[in-house]
Amino acid sequence: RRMFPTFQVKIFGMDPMADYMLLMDFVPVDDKRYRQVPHCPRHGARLVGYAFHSSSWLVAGKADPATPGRVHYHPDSPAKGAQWMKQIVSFDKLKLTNNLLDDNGHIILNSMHRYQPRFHVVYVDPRKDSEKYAEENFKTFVFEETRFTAVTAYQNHRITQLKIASNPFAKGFRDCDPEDW
Amino acid sequence: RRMFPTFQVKIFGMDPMADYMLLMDFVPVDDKRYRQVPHCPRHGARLVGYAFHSSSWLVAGKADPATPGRVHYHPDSPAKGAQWMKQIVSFDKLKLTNNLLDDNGHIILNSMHRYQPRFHVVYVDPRKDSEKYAEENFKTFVFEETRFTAVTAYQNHRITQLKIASNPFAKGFRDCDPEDW
DNA sequence: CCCTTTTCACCTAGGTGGTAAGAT
DNA sequence: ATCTTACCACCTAGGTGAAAAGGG
Repeated sequence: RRMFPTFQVKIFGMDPMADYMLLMDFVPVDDKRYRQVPHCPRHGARLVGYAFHSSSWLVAGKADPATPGRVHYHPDSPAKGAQWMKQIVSFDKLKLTNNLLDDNGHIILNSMHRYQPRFHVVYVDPRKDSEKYAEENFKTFVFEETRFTAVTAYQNHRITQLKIASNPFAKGFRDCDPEDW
Repeated sequence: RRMFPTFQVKIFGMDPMADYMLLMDFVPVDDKRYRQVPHCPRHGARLVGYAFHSSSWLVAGKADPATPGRVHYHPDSPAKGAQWMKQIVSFDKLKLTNNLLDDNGHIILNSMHRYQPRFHVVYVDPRKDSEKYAEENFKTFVFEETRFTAVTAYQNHRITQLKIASNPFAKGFRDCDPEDW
């Protein structure tokens, strides 16, 4: 599925005439596996069907084996600096999956693990021996506030409500105008 | 609205590593305005509502003033020759309008006039004085079988049926499987 | 019990010709 | 009478969380 909200950046300082590739990848934040806070029927209220729990996570142990470290190129790549800078760049085609055998080129993540999205800008070096300069021709940006825990089902009702309120495709689940929210 | 069927080309012979722009424009086939064959209620059957007529056109006089000669760049432009050649190039984002004040960048045509679509390949010359070589850096292709008469409403029931049978978005108007057609 | 998978109703977004009304 | 415009039901295509079913 698509990552929501979408990762978006506003870019400054490129050479307007040069070509750049823009891409994203995801790295584990730590070496842990998480689990939800236990549902304790003896002390809690009786819950039917799927039960939402607290907003915190417990460490469940060591991380599962790392997934293939795939990369997502922004589909407009390559493009001139002027093109990238003239409006906000949106990674809305990026999709996440937990399927290790995925052959759609989606980003593969382990559920119940924490990830840090990273954004990379690669300068397309016109020189013939450009491979030699690979190390100096890219720059990586990390925004820590974009960290998240990958899940197959939401663990926190407030996250669900936030998604329903802000994602236009979830309008069918709203019970009031998101402007009033 | 979109042009249907879509103009599609398979390209050979480009320099795989060079950049090209692909674009289309539309030129008048002649200097005439057309009109449908008259509906003659005295000799024909009585027709209720909209009446379809013969499959031929009558010349109604001299062409209306030419519309702004807009151009449609394939949205993947510019791209490498290798990219353009590896699959059929489809101009499915191209849209036609009769609105002279259109500000969506659509191709403006006069209704009831005949047009010839043209396909242009422009080599992006990396030399600094590339403007000097503009004349030798493009090639135009004309397929006469793609000529058509622009209309605001279909004049020929067989054209309508062909569109309904072949355009997936018109599936709601089909009364049998297009495979059986 | 905890998590994952599958299916679904319900949306967004936009491409069809039909149809009735409008314009000349 | 002929052509154009505006709106519509009905599609394609695909993004939502809910809910039920499945797995360990």
